Amino acid sequence: MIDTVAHKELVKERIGFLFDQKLLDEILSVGRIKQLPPDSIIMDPGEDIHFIPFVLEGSIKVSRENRDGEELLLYYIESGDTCAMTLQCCVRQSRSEIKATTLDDTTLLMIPIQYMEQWMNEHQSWRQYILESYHNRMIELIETIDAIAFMRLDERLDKYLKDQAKLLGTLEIHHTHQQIADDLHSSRVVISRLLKQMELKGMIEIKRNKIILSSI
DNA sequence: ACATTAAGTGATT
DNA sequence: AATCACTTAATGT
Repeated sequence: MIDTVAHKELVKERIGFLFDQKLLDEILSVGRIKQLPPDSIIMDPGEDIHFIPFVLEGSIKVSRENRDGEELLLYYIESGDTCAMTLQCCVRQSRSEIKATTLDDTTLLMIPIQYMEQWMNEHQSWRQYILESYHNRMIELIETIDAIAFMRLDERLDKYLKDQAKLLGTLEIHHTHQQIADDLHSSRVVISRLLKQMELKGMIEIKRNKIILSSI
């Protein structure tokens, strides 16, 4: 149950326009608000899923992980959106296939999964929203596949930095070279060298734990 | 001052 | 483009 006025307002502001009043009331009565600091793990592969998270504020990074703990960034989820992977998992009563981490300070709306199916049948606005969300995720996934298959690593790195900057609304990226390498599934040495080249071209400025873009 | 962690570099595959 | 082995630089205790 969402009881504070501020939280109710936040939900209405971010996702309220998507649904009819009746559904919105239900969301407000069964949902929970969860606030998380940056780099919190929301979901890990193999975990049981009990809630569907909707991003109200902040953003989430969704990545695939192999059994050695190596990662590959799949896509980001921004305000007003949800994770199709999670939806699919809960319908099939399966476990998480992916890892989800917060990118910055994030506020989530958590909906217990038992309402999913019911709302799919009862509310066309819900059905539409879920399908739309699937679609968006699919497009982003294809974009990521394209990048992996067709772009050189230096182009991918450039895109990565710009995406990150857009998402967080700042030109300063607070990541180590190692973290970037993990996201792109490359190695730290390679990333360091590519960044060095970008710095020589005047595209970025390298500081410890920080990269400053000169433009988006 | 010392240890730890991030970043830089040359050589090799 | 990845990995190794090593150096240098920055930061915390």
